[in-house]
Amino acid sequence: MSERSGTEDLRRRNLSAVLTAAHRYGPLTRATLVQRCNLTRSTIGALVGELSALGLVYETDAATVRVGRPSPMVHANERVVALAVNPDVDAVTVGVVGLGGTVHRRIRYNTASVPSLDEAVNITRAVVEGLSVELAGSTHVLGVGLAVPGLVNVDSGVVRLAPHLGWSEADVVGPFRDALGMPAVAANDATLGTLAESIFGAAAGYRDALYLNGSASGIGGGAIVGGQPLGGASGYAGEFGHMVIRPDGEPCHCGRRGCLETEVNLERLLDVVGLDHADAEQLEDALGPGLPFPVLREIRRQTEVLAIGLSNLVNVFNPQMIVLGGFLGVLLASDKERLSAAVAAGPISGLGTEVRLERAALGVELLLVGAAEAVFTRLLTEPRSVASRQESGVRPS
Amino acid sequence: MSERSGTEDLRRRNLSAVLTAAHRYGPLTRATLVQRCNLTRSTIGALVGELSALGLVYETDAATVRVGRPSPMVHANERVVALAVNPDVDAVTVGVVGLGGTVHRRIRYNTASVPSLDEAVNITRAVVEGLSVELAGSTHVLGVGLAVPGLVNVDSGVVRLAPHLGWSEADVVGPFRDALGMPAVAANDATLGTLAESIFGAAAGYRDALYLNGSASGIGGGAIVGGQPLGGASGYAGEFGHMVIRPDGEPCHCGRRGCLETEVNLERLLDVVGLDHADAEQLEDALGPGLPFPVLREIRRQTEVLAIGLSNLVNVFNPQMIVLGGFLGVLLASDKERLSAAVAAGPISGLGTEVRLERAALGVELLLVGAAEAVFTRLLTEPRSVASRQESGVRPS
DNA sequence: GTGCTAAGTTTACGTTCAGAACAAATACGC
DNA sequence: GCGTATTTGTTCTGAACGTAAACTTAGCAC
Repeated sequence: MSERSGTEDLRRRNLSAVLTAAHRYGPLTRATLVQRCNLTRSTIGALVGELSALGLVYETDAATVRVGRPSPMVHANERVVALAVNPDVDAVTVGVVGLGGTVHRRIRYNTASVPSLDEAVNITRAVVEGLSVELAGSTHVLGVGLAVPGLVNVDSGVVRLAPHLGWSEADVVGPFRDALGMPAVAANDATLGTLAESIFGAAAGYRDALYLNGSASGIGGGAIVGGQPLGGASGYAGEFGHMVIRPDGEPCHCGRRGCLETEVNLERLLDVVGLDHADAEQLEDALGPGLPFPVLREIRRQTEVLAIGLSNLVNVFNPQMIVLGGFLGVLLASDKERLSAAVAAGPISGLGTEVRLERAALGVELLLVGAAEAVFTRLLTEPRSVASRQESGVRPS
Repeated sequence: MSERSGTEDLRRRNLSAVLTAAHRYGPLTRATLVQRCNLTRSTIGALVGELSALGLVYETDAATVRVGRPSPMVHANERVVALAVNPDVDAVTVGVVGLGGTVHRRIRYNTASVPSLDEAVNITRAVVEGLSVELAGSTHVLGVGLAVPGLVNVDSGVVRLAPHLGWSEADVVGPFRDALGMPAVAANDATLGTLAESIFGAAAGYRDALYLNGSASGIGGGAIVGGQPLGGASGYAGEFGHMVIRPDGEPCHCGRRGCLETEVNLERLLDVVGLDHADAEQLEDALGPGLPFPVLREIRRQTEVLAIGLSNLVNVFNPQMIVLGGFLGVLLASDKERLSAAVAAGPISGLGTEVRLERAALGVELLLVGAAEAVFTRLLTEPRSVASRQESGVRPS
């Protein structure tokens, strides 16, 4: 109701549509933009011109060979960048991500122990200072996005609880903003992973999708509802790992029993395979053909419990597809038929048969892309907001 | 991306904002509209003028007594109506609902047996014919909305399965459209109930809310996500009743075991109270103080299982509030402390403490309001779409 | 080289909203 | 009862924006 209006709001929308198209769907010809945005050639020309003047896009010669006047390619300017930070139990990963989703740099800083908030800030500041030359080549550094493994209030930027980091009731946005001298946004890591997969990954193009990620810390996820990420009242939505599946099951650190993540669990999987916790990456190799029975049994058990959880979520969300990442992706790969069949059969009235199960497409860049995307959001909806820091729209090589 | 643009799209948005405000928030002064819609007096004047010419709103003299020029009240024209139909196992209920949410008429036609689709259509046609005089006084009859207790594909208007009605894979929109000679839309009853409660009921004003309704047929519900109803890929979202809570529990008619609606169940409640199934309405009276232990135990058991289900949903959606209707509302009323405490404690990290539990505010009119709302949706987003059937904007009494 | 085709560019025009100036309608103070 | 302050509706002008049509450009095909 209280949305802006006026004729320049229309311009904002159209600038947003063009920039978002260039960002999400890669370099596009102007002619394609005309179709995609449902605007005339003249308007697209004006919009691209303005975005170009703002330094947000640049044009290159046409690539296609075709009859008729060539239509230049419109690129999102990858020199407009966001910083992305992912503090984790054993490392702080910092990335530089350009508009268009390109990860220019990814620096993983291993820590001897679980980093405190101060340490995470200091590490980030040090890494970013090391990148200063590189960042000087960027047209804009829009801000920093934080992917935090825990409950993050996206409005206030306060971490309510990040159990594995030991952070609680801590303002994370403030310290990073002050240390780096740029706007900061924070959100739950799995929520940002959902965002990344829905834009550049396996869920690209789907308007109703779910993402679940399994790691040593448990199971997190997120939902895309009508093309928009599900945030909830404060950004805490998507805690699929604490869906109770068996009220009389194993106790969970959350205080309840039989949560999805106590039943479907990386640790248990590594145990039966005989791997150390540090070898999570090798899990997939260890799950080749000809597995001993106890391993098969555990995979089967976890697959079946996971299917119950997914079926519940299908009943709740009626999604078009579900993306599985981390060891849940390994589970899917190791016995896709079983999981697919169980998810097809679980939800009521065969609703599950219409759901596609896909493995996550983005790898180590997932959280960096997602965190950067959270920073880009404002620019994408209000391209003119960058005007204050306007520079010449230098076109890269 | 493929949204329309152009300057008259802006007008559409603003007309929609004004009409929606009048519809949802009752009669408003023009001055209030200026604030709510963030538009100038001149623009609001033009918009109200156009809506008035379209017959969608009318103005009356100012009601408030205050310094300054009086600002006229803008009313959504309640003579612009939608028909609403709710076929159920023992009756077909037909309603006439005006813009603004007023239920002008509600006619419950009891059936001897479960009505077939043809019977439901014929009953509706007969009832509507009987209302012809009344409807002739309406400026517009926009269409008919169908609240169906089952899985409804909202895009195609096909009922995939309505177990209690025995309908399956049946196009319901077509027959109603043809029989009544007006546009028809169909959706799941609980989804429409969610819509109604979120606009005119207990969830009004909340952008992230859940609704769960319990009846003899089971538990259904819906979600409001960011102010918008959650539909899912095909409109099947919100089947909360078939969330598996105990995989080794009682078998459910859906084929699985331990679904929420097999554990939290009206029939079991009536059994311990000693009431017949037909007496569901008297359930609340029977649950006064001083209940025998077996009744208390069953109430407690169902409350605790319900709390698990609600906690799961809080983890998933992070809603601001949850609305409970039907016998779930009775459960809430009978032991609000227990349920509130359990929902506060269930979700991770005290997320539940921020969730309000409310009983549904709309009574017998719930589904009629919701079904009508589904019809109004198009008019509210595109007020000019009514132009073809334009008439004089007669103002009621 | 000529013609065809697709697309960028320019221009005239219509729609829409904001803002300012003005008019209207009411309460309040005297 | 009258003037003033206040609030809001109304009218008019100007600016922003997108569309449509005419024109121009650039490449392919023959």
